[in-house]
Amino acid sequence: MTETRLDAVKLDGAGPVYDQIRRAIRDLVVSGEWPPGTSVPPEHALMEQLGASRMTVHRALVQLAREGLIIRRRRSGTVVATPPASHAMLDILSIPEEVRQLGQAYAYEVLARTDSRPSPEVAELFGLKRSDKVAHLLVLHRADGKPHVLEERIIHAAGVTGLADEDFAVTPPGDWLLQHSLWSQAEHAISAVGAGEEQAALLDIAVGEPCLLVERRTWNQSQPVTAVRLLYPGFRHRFVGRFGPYGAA
Amino acid sequence: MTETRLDAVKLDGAGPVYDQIRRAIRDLVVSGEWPPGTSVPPEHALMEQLGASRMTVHRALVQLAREGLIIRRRRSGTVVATPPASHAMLDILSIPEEVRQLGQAYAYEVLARTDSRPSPEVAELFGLKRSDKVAHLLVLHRADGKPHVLEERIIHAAGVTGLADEDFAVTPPGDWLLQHSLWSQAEHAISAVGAGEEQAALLDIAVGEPCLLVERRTWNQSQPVTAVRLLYPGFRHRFVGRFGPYGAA
DNA sequence: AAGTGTTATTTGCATATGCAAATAAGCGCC
DNA sequence: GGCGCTTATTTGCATATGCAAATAACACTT
Repeated sequence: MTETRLDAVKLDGAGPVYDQIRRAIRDLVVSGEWPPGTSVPPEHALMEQLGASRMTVHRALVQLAREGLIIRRRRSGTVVATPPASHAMLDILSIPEEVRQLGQAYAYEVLARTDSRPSPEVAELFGLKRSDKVAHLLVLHRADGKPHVLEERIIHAAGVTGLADEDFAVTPPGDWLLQHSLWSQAEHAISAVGAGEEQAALLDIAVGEPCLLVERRTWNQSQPVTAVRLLYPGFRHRFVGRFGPYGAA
Repeated sequence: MTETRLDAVKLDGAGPVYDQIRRAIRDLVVSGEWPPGTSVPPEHALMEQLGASRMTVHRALVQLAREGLIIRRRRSGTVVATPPASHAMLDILSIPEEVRQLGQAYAYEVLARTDSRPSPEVAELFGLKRSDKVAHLLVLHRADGKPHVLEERIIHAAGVTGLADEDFAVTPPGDWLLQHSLWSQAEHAISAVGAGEEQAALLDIAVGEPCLLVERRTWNQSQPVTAVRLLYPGFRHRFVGRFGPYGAA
């Protein structure tokens, strides 16, 4: 789709040529300089511009394709791939999808939203300055009408565009962010906690009921983007994964 | 180390040659026919035996090496790799290691062991016949003296050798199994539950205290090997993982 | 025995060449 | 316009060749 400036691909002279090419292109992709959909120059052009043989360029591109960064098709050429939505077993990025895959009807409601400065705890947790603007959200997701998961989210306004104008009436924040922000790093933690009073009321469970707590923080180039705490009633929830000794299946 | 019979490598004629070679060797490795340490024939030999060019053989081997199935070194040749112990964030296979990485002293005790037939529930859970022999184990792992995790394990006697003679006095069952059994598939699930009466007593927590429950089942070529339930007191536990949009970091 | 240098084996990398397969784009024809 | 044919572009695959780098094995010296 988009054009690419050929001279953006620069080798650094370190290590094998094919790997230099691979890294150079990978960096352009992960840095966002070549966003998804960007068309990568054909092997021919790269070959000339880089002074390498086609097979060498080919090798780099084939490897990037195997890693999922680019998609190659004969005659159409090579384009930057849109990152796969989901990854490992815990990489549940879209709650609507998660619910629908269980064969249940999905719904959600935004219970509260405040746009302000971060509280000291939030700033601490997330490495923010007190002067940064953040949005605070409390969202309840429902499956077949019943409370499914309680989402508490902080969004760093500087990391995304159009946050102020979005009211999350049609798209829950998690899904909206996938489309309106970039991320390069994420971290999540899983633990078990008892439901607090307020939480129990919202989730329609007993106080102290064991819940699975998933906390995820996301950055883009070391800039905080969002942090979220997902509280799942434990008794009706499990995260399942399958794998083999040589990798996920 | 071990010799390899060259004629074990057989192509199936489906798809690109380099991929046939890759799959052929991969199958030999994952099936256990070429156990870790086995030396893979040099490119030269494979090239002759398969009637392919060296570069084609090379391509297959390089890819297998990248996937971690084999290890290649100049002059020494290529050997089958020993599978990496740990994989994704949840793939905590060795509890001793897990504890030591937290900088705490590790200890464990086998609280109970019974060798018998599976109960109906166990047979169900694990797809066993009532006539199969299984060992039942209850193990408490401690970190710095304090209860760390409660392990309840079932081992299918047919899947491992030397089970009857092992008393798990020096090595906890999880680690022992890593050395005495093969596995090709695993599945695990995470959920949150409240501690039962017995469990709470053993873990030295209150009844109903939220705990993280990790259940893992392991097979070898669709033969059950072991199933384990790990109960972690939730408040002092979190599983953490880091990753990027294009894979784990 | 211990170090020292040499050689042979094996993998790693890059290139050039040729053909095959997929398919987007263009063309001509109704 | 829509349909079918041809063509040009781009990637996919396999081969042959040559050299470089690492290093195990061996021979040699002290």
